[in-house]
Amino acid sequence: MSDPQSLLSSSALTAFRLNGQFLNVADALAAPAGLTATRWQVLGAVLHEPLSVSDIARVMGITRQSVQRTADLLSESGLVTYRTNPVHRRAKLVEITPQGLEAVSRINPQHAAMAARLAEVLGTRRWGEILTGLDEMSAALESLDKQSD
Amino acid sequence: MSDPQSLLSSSALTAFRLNGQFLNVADALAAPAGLTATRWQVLGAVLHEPLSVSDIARVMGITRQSVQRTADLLSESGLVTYRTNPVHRRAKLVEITPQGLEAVSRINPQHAAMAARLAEVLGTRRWGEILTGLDEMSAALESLDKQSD
DNA sequence: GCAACATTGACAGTATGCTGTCATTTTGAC
DNA sequence: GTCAAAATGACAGCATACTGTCAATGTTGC
Repeated sequence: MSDPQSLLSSSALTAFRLNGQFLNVADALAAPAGLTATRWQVLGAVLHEPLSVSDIARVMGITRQSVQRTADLLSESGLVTYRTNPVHRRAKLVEITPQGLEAVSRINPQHAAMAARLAEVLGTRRWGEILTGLDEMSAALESLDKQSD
Repeated sequence: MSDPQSLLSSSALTAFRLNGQFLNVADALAAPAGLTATRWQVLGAVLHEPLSVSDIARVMGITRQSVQRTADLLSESGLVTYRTNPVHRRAKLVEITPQGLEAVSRINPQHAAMAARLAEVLGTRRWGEILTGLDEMSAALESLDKQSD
């Protein structure tokens, strides 16, 4: 069962499953702060510096249309504001507000606690190795994508 | 950057990204056969034996409602049929049809080719190690989930 | 400078996941 | 056997991703 075709199928199925599991974890952590996993992720992207919607999309690896929707919702809730961009009139900057910062900081303790529990199961060292593997696989997929341009 | 909290954030973000990448690959492979990634996956689940919608959901790790919708669409296209279940009057069995089998077999060559390309980049041995890591991480998340019941 | 090209935001439509609820059917405890 | 609990299917509603298209704005080659 270690022929490439089986490896590809198993890798994809496990990646799909991991996605669901991490989404559940993130939603569970973000919910008490009135956030969803996606909104938390977008807030995290602009935590240290304002970015345009398209910038955020590139960082997250999803389409700018999806980010736009989330950013609009965050803006309605007052967790981010749109700021005029000095170098690009059309591409406004998404900036986190004090309320946005407060929401993120409310999540942090639970986030740390969950991380500690997972570290206990996997071991920090092993966890780091696994993460390296995830990155390798993502880079490999990326390289195949570029190749087909 | 190898404290548990950073590891959790990075792992989640990479898992989200991997999910998107594998989805793209699967969609690209399935599209020429007139399928989407999800429909291909459901067909794969009933390739060797008919299963009920709830069975398929458990195998895929998603809700039965999502599978139901996909199965209904596959049924409309004639790629699966619902068969009466001798041991459960309500839970009909999803059975792949000859057209369904044909669609899956149209994908196989491209699937094998993509797997070979990825194996070239990662190496079969390393790929196997990474997959083991993915499974470990998924099992760890699963164990935390059970723990909180 | 200007024309072609790329990027961005806005809008519309679709796919797939989720939750919640209800009626039906099956299972299991007694 | 009976009745409560669990599983299942059906339906409705929502969140988040995708694609495609258009107009406005920036960028670049000449």
